[in-house]
This record gives sequence, structure tokens and C-alpha cells, in this order.
Amino acid sequence: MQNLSLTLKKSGYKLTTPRNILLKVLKKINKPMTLNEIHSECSTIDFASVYRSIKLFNEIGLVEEVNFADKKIRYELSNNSHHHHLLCSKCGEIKELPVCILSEIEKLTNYTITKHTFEFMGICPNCKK
Amino acid sequence: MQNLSLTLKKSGYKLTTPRNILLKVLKKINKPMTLNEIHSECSTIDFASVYRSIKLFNEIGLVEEVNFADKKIRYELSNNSHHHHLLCSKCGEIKELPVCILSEIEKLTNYTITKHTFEFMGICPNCKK
DNA sequence: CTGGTTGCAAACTCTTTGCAATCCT
DNA sequence: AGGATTGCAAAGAGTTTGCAACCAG
Repeated sequence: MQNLSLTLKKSGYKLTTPRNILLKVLKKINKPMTLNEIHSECSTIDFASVYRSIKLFNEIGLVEEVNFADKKIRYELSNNSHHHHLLCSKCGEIKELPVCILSEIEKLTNYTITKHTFEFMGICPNCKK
Repeated sequence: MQNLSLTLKKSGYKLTTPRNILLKVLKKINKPMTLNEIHSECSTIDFASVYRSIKLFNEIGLVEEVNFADKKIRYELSNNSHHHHLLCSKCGEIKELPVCILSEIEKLTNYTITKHTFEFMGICPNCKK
């Protein structure tokens, strides 16, 4: 929390009450969430403010976008470990996947990769029972 | 072309002039295209018809969705080889990437993967010069 | 104080649908 | 002929912005 608000201030932005609440929500849930999901966790804040704050957080690297094949953009707090996700299309649970083959792709193709989507939807072991 | 219209008819749908034109466009370009890009290649067809036809093509498996991190949904003709893409954010060229680690992910996680996004954006070797 | 930020409302853009006319088979 | 399909227009949904009031530093 401390470091989150610090990042914000260091980037030259104010730590306002709405932003503080947003950071708490993101920290509490700690899974990729859509703007609507975030907003429903703190509906006292106007949607436009949620929108602008999350957009700002994304710009200064506090949160990251996650793009599943369902086309809903989700956001989660950046943590230091690069990872991707598995979304169960039955129960909706999102699990982290500590695998990425970015550097292999770069070597293979000679591209400099700036963005990538590497997310999976499926049925989790539990829902298969 | 022949097999494309056959798939359509076999699925119980009519091969109309607009659909025929669409199939030609998809075949000619043969890269993932947004609905707008497709429509601009055949602007005599109403956008709503492009939308509905591509949606239908997708449902019967004639085309597949491609989701890059730029959040624009693109479509391309399904071909028998499963592949993913590299989009150069400078020149816009899209290249195929014949790599996928789907089965590895399934083994690793015990999920049954139903959808996945596995697309890359970056700078291509040519644009780096 | 003072410029950044918020909430409200409205504008935009993109996606989707209803319906009468038209087209395949 | 008759149901599927099209084009037009408009409805929906989600995203983005202008602006006056407000607040953190």
C-alpha cells in the first residue's frame, strides 16, 4: 500500500480519497478485474473517476491490462513477477500461470516484443469433476 | 473458395452475393482483419451484413478471431494449421507464428483449455533497421 | 492558494437488433 | 413459393470527455 501511493506521488499525482479506495480494492481482490467489477466494489466513486484513475494507474505502471479471449479488459496490480492467467469459464476463477515464452519468441523471430497476450480460458480441474 | 462456399451450404446457409464477396476478400487478404478493414474492402455491402456474416462464419468455423493486445478484434480464414501472430506496431504487418504451447499448458495445469490468446505486438526486424 | 481531481452529464464509438424488402434454392 | 438474408435505421453497450465544483499539497 505504502509503495503504491508512493509510486503515485513520485509520478506527480495526488493521493486522493477515491484513488486510495481504488488501491485498497485492487490490493484486496488481487485478481484481474474489469472496470465494472472494480466499480461495483466501490460504487461511491463515480465510474468516470474509476475509469480515469485506472487508466492513470496503467500509464504509470501501477496496474497492468489482462486480455482474455472473452474480450473484456481486466486490470490487476502489477507485481514484480511476470505472469499470465487461466480463467475458468465455468466458475470464473482466475489462476496465475507462471509461464511465459516471451524471450524464446524474440529469439525465434528477431522481433522486439512490446506487448503480448498470453491468456487461457478453459475448465478448471475442480469444475471438471 | 469452393470448399468455403461448400462449408457454408453444408451448414445450411445460403451462398449469397454479399457472402461470396466477403469470402473473396478474406481469401485475397488472408491476414487477420478488423470488421472495418473487411468492410472497407467491400463497401457496397452494408456494415451490418458484414457484421452478421463474419459472425456466422465464425460460428461455423470458417473464420477465427485473433485478439492482439490492441483490443481490436480481427478475423481471418481458418486454415488447417493452428498458428498465432506477430503484429508490427510500426508498419502494421502481421506475420504468422507457428508456435503454440497449448498442450504443455494443459498438462501443466490440468485445465481443459477452450480458448486462448497468444498474440504478440512488437517491432519487426525490418522496422528496427 | 492553485492546479490536479472529482462527479455529473453528455458525447462518441462500436456493437447489435428490428423490420420491411429482396434474394437464393 | 417461402424462409433466409440484406440494407437501412435505430437501439444498446461500453468508452471517453467537458466543465464547474472541490480538494490535496
